[in-house]
Amino acid sequence: MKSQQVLAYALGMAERKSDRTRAAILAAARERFGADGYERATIRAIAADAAIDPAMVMRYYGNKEKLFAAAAEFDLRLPDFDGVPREEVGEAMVRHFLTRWEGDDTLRALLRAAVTNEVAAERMRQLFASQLAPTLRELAVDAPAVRAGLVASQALGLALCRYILEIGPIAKLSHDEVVAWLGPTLTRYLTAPLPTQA
Amino acid sequence: MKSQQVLAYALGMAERKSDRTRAAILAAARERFGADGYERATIRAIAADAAIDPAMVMRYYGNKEKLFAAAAEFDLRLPDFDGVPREEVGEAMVRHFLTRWEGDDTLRALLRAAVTNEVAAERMRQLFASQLAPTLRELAVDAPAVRAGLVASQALGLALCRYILEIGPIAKLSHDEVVAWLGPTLTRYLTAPLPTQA
DNA sequence: AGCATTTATCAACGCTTGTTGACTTTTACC
DNA sequence: GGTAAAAGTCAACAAGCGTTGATAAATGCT
Repeated sequence: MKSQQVLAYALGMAERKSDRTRAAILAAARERFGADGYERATIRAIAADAAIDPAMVMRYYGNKEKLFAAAAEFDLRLPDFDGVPREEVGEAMVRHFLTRWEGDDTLRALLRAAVTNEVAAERMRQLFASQLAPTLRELAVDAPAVRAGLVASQALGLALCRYILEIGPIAKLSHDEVVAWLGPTLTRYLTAPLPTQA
Repeated sequence: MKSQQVLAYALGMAERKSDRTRAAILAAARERFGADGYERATIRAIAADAAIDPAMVMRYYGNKEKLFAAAAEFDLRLPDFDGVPREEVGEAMVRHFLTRWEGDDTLRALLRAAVTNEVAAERMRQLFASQLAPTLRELAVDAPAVRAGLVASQALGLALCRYILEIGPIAKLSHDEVVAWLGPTLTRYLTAPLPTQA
């Protein structure tokens, strides 16, 4: 690499031509992984979508597993719920999840892959363990891991039925209807006292 | 086929040797589809599990898709909830789901496959449309399709987190704990008035 | 213009997959 | 025992996969 080029890049003054290719690959990968799952999404198809040669994918991402790892990078971007009344936390959370799911293909890709790919499953587990549970800890409730799991079960169940399986009655619900139905559920999972054990 | 043999089979007096093989294939198929999903479960692996030749699978089931169709045949066996108080319907349903999920590998196979295979997804949709919604119709509530969808979203979400992703906090819950948490949710989905539309 | 580095292309590899057809063994009846 | 049907074995196929290495084109600096 030439010295002036290096300097320019270090100062963030330019972008390489290859950056466009990398981004195109990543976008195509997310789309394919999201639509087809890990094993049916082929590198050849991803490359075709990005209008490049399959060898470029290997050049930039090493192998399929690493490509998926890059494509499945995701931040839930959970906001602070400090200003939200305790009885409405669930509603706010459902609303946030809906926009986050529909914003890009990453979560769909992650979920579809996680069902048949162990690496993706581990990623999914860590997503909730490292992003959801800590937020609940801030909300000062007990057993944050269990509550995070319960929230995940309903949130992922909704996503599964709505975006993956496309079960008619669920897929057709408006955002407001989903919030009205699932909000109280999440609120209860977040704030209700732990059930007395048998 | 010889005439006496035919007579014996027609009278249900005997079973062919091939019936054992067919059953072994089906059991192995359910296990593999449940553990690996549709595309990663290979006919060769299924045949190896059943200790037979891969060609036998084709002989008895035609092709992979038909094998899956046979392996994914499932009856939810929902009981009548007539004798159950309206506030406890959810609990009873959750308990039933738990035992049904853990009873055999079929549901796990169906769910894992449905995420990446359109035929399996359609099967899953019909499972709920033809077995869950009608039961709700008997319970005399309105909008049975939507309520069935909501129940499905929480039931499948639980199954996903507990049996597929194996998210620790959810997988470790006892039956009673799951019932205590999810029961009221399902009860509300089944009996609460529809939310007022915006 | 000349040259070195980056970017892209191409053809091929080794492997696994679903599936097939020819062949052999076992079974059950006359 | 002989024989026809059923059950099982074997080797091979065409296709698709991830991946690789040699090679060509494009780029940007001196």
